[in-house]
Amino acid sequence: MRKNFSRKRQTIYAALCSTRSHPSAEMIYTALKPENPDLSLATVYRNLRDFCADGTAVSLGVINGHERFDADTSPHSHFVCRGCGRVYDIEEAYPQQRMQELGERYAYSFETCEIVFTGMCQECLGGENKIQH
Amino acid sequence: MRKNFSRKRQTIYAALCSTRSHPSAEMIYTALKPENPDLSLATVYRNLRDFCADGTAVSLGVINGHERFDADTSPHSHFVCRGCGRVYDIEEAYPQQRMQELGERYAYSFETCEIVFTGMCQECLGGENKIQH
DNA sequence: TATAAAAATGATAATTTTTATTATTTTTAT
DNA sequence: ATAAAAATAATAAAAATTATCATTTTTATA
Repeated sequence: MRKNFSRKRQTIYAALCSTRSHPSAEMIYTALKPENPDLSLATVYRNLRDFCADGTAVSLGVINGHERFDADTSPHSHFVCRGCGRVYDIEEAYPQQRMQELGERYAYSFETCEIVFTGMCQECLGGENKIQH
Repeated sequence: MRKNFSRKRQTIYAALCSTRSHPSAEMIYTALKPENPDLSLATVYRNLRDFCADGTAVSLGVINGHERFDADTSPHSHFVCRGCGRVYDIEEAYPQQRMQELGERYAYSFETCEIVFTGMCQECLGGENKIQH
């Protein structure tokens, strides 16, 4: 794991670790701002980028217009609900062996694989599809 | 397939069909502009969005800051080269049966699945890693 | 074919997300 | 304690996409 230097960086990393909501920069900023009035949005963006650059966290890419992040770097997939917009973990990753086969078939070097499912989550299937960002 | 109403829409759709580069709106605009000087970038954006809305095309999501599109709506995956940025087709989709199993396990309604691999393509592995957007 | 209504477009302004800049503050090393 | 290095806050700037609206094109119909 990364050496967390500054106080702010630790706070941001802790916030990312504390949730499974795969937050965006703004979601983290909004969550932390009340207790950290001297936090800047740019600092959140910068640290999230740094986390991804050194492998401390991963980016799920842009989902509904916002880049989403995950402190869980273990191999797993994601589900985006088109009802509420939430991003859920799916405990299944692309089979490593099959990726190796693809590498041979295409003569590319396959490094990462990100699987994103979409659909409706249990809650939204239930009834009231309250939009939530 | 969609009824292509206007001349411009047909031109944009033909351009999207003519390539396997999974172009962005700007790539299509740049390709068409010389022979269609009266084409507007906004029209390209609007039509691509319409194509995705009615299933004529699919969006691959934002890749390196640009939303990329594909006229091939059949189930397959994609490979993004981190050397040149090109997006390649991978002729393999997520097994339908496994998606059904996931649906039962999570009690979500799984509708779509997009798999994006990253790595280095054959050409970039070869030697000169000329950046290409 | 002529023509009126509807739809689509071009040009550009506006919006939105993310990044860059820079003076200041915090942290680290001594 | 203090100087150098690193990180931050505030905000300007950049970049991609969407909205607006007057004009043009297309469609439907007489």
